[in-house]
Amino acid sequence: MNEQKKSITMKDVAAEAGVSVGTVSRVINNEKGIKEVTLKKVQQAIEKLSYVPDEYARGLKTNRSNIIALLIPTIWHPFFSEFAYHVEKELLKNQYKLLICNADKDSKNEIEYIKLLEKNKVDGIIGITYSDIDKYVSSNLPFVSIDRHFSENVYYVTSENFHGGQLACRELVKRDCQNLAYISGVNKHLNETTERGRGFKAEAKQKNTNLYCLEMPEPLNQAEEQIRTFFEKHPQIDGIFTVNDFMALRVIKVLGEMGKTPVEDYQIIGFDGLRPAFDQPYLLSTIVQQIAQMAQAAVELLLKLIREEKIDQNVISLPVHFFEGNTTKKL
Amino acid sequence: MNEQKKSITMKDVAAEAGVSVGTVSRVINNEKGIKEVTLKKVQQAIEKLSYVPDEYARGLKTNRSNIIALLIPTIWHPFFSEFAYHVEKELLKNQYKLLICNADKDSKNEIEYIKLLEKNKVDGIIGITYSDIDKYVSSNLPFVSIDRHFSENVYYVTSENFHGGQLACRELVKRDCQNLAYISGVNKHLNETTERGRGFKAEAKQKNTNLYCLEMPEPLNQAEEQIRTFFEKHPQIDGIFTVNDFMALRVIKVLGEMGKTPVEDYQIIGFDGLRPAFDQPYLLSTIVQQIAQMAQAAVELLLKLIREEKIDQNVISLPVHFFEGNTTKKL
DNA sequence: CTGTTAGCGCTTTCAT
DNA sequence: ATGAAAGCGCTAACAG
Repeated sequence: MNEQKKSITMKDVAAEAGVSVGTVSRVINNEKGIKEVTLKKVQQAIEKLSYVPDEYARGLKTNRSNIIALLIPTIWHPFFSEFAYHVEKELLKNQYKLLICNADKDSKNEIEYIKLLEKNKVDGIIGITYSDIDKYVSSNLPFVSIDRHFSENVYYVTSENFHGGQLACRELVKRDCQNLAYISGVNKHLNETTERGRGFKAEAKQKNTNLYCLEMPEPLNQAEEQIRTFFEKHPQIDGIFTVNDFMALRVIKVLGEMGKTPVEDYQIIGFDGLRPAFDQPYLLSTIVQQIAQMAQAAVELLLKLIREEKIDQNVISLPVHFFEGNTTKKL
Repeated sequence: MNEQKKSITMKDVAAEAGVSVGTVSRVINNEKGIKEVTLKKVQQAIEKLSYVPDEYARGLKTNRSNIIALLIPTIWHPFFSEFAYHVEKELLKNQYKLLICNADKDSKNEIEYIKLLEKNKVDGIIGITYSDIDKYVSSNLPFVSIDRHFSENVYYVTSENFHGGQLACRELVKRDCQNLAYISGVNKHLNETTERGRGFKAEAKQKNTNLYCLEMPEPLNQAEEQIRTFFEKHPQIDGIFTVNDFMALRVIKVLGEMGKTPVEDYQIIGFDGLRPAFDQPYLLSTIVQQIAQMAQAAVELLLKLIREEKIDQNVISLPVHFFEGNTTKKL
């Protein structure tokens, strides 16, 4: 039943090629300074025996696994799955593999995971986390954070959130909106998304428009109810910016129930640039984050940390842009 | 700069506790038959030194990594990300971790990945793949397939796709549709999704309704164009079933451009039960696959394979149900 | 340029 | 119930 195929080791290859294990090891590791003819012999032996090096033995010596972990609230969300997609692509190019860790909103989970990861020796962590795990990331594992600023000397990648907020405001005003609204959930832990609102408000002030804000503490409860009440109180609102795309969809739904249609009755801009899958369009008019580039930057940063290379900037902030979808007037 | 914190080994713990490494090992592995007092001593030493066992050394001996790989076309798709989400949850309960492998439509990629995984000794693979990799999965790595039937003795998990097709037909007929359409893309490699169409057609025949089919070879090109032409040719169609939810969205879009509105002018049912994120609603009326249960079944099956436990059925087919969304009449 | 060899940290006999 | 010791397969330092 069980093939029990006694696995081929370096010793077997060495014997087959008539060289020593040291030489085989050198070939495996692409070291240079190996005579052409021995190289050939070894490669042939490897081929013939279809030898594959044992990663555990290797890891035991080198203390590297070539695995990095992505610590996210949940992979079941288009932002994170798109991000993960690109991270995996980028890692693969560098011979690294990707471990997915759903922290699931529960910061206890995150901490558990970080411990687990230390124990299991992943080579580094990319973490998108909205809770308080500062003390733990100060571990000696290379760590790159997304969208969240931890203690001073942590490396992180984010978008130009403040500018995104400004942009949203400008686009609405450009489309003749005079009574603006900003709608968001508010996490008790400060994070980069707050900047979106700050940018929007700042720009609204400068543009001298009316501004109404609905900022609901998270976890949200009866958000629909709150949104409805808000719009009943301020029926004059004609331009809306939300902290993210899903919030925008919620608002559109509530307003739909109130008999209002986007563009016709109001305009709305989301944030994130979510697409349900790689071949799907954006959900609505939105401020697009360059998720692929964020992933790329995060991986690059992390690999530099792992390789202990010099890093010139520990914060990378990527530009965003406006996408004109079907919830704002065409210009 | 570098903390160089020389890592704690079993030896250190043994010394601290005044026992031998063998004993420490036994404690780590929860072996029984250890004197209460020594157990305490060791546990305290572990605690005090915050010792964590080295997984490489362990793997070297035991040949297990407690990592399993999920081989999917892309994580950036709500079906796969939901599936992955549940797989991860299930694995975590069993102390396993999840490696994500995007094969990206390219079956060469898949094969590369499988080789990589053998080399890196994951303990098993769960694979959702729509290409021809039969020969490779016959490797001696425990493998569970989703939605695709490989060689005879492969283990796989799927939904009752045929029945789902029947169900869709019944629901449309129940809602007074007389002129049905089935719309799908067709992959050159047969897979379980074909059953959806077969079920639908079979039921349509039995119900004696008119049936029009649009089956477009994949990869799709100018699908919108084809769909439009199809409906121009058959304007009488009033009930549509598509092979999946995204195809339904496409159809709705095209029909929208032709001035037709769901429910009002036609009814449409998708397949999959996609939700963009865990707290989002279904996209439309659809035949819902129980993704969580599929993930659970797949993990259970795989763990049994890994543990070489007896398996009574190598095919698990899970029930589906109809969700009444806003693209069919309310009953 | 290549061979030899000492461990890496753990599990697992075999003794006791 | 515990200790002693032999490797698991590899890398890297040293020798030649």
